[in-house]
Amino acid sequence: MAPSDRRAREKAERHDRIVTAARTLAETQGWSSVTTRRLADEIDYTPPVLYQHFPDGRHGVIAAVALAGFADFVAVGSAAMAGADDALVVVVDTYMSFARDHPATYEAMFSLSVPVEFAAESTPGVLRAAFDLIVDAIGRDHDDAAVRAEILWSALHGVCELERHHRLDPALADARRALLIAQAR
Amino acid sequence: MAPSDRRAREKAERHDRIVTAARTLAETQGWSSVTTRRLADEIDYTPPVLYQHFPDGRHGVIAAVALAGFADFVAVGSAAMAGADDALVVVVDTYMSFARDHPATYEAMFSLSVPVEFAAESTPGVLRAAFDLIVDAIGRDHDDAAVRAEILWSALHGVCELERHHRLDPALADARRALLIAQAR
DNA sequence: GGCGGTGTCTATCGTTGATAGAAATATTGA
DNA sequence: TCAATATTTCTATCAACGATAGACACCGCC
Repeated sequence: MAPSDRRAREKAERHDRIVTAARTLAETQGWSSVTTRRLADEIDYTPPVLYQHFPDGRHGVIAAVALAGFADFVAVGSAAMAGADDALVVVVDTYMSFARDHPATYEAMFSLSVPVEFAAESTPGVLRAAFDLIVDAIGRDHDDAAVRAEILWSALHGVCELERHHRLDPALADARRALLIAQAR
Repeated sequence: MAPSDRRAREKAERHDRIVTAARTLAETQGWSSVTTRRLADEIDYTPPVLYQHFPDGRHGVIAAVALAGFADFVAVGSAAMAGADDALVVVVDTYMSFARDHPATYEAMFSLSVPVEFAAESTPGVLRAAFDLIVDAIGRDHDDAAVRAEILWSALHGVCELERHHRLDPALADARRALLIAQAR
């Protein structure tokens, strides 16, 4: 079964190359520059090959980038929270840094990809893990931890989105961070 | 100058028809269905006419819908706040109702249209007025009213966006509203 | 070495946003 | 009232998009 193993590996590698190319392209030139032809060029294949890996085409690629983004956030976030004395501060800073440093990936995670539902049976594990990170930061001892986590998440998301669209005063960034943390306690 | 007056009026009317058509179409079938050809059909003209009214083409139309949306929000919000005994509750409910009832317009206001900056010299009056509504709800007596308003706005926007993408638990909607209001005080 | 199956490419479809240049309409002067 | 002019509108088209059918080429197997 050696040949088919190699084929499976090659397919997985190409899958990753597509996702990586999409992510890099999106971060450098925006999602509007991520076209099926451009992606195919990037991996040295022709467009139809994309649809072998992502039957949903361009949307499928965006969704894959979104999932990869959630995985990255969980990895970075849980690493930062391990051994930190103030989990809330860490999660706030990690979240905002992630959104600022990878705006296109963040966009895929929240604005572009619509397929999955949260807080539902079908919610993928990575998404649950991401939300759990925020619940942990709030503290599971609160009986209303879920609601408080949702509100913190919403506030974080709102600040990131409004900042990204230049809707907030840059001079107040530090004050926003402080108030955000204070209100979550 | 009678003929040119009539022409100016007709032009303004057609401008409004385009914006209205875009808005209606977006609310009923989503922004992806709002194409230049479809808009032209809707107003019984051919595509080039659109570019006479909106040199930026489709983006210009979306921006116009966004501006109209802000104007509507200010109108609805200030009417609701006049004579209300709890301005904060009113602004929270008005905001969330607006986002829920006109999701496509809301999308244009915050996700699609990127041209304008807030909290800057060039910020259009309607956008300032919308933000002022939130500052009023916080209360101008606070010395940190601006920051608190920005955070409230962010939380509202975050909740609306995450709800729209089914990222929050529907069962917790009332609890979210209560906590949002409590934290803003 | 030839055969069957998998993988890849060429060529193309319909649609999109956008525009140049032709045609038609309206306005203004005599 | 009618011709000259200015303005408006349409026809025709461009390049690029997402997507796919069918032809071609390659690979592993007997």
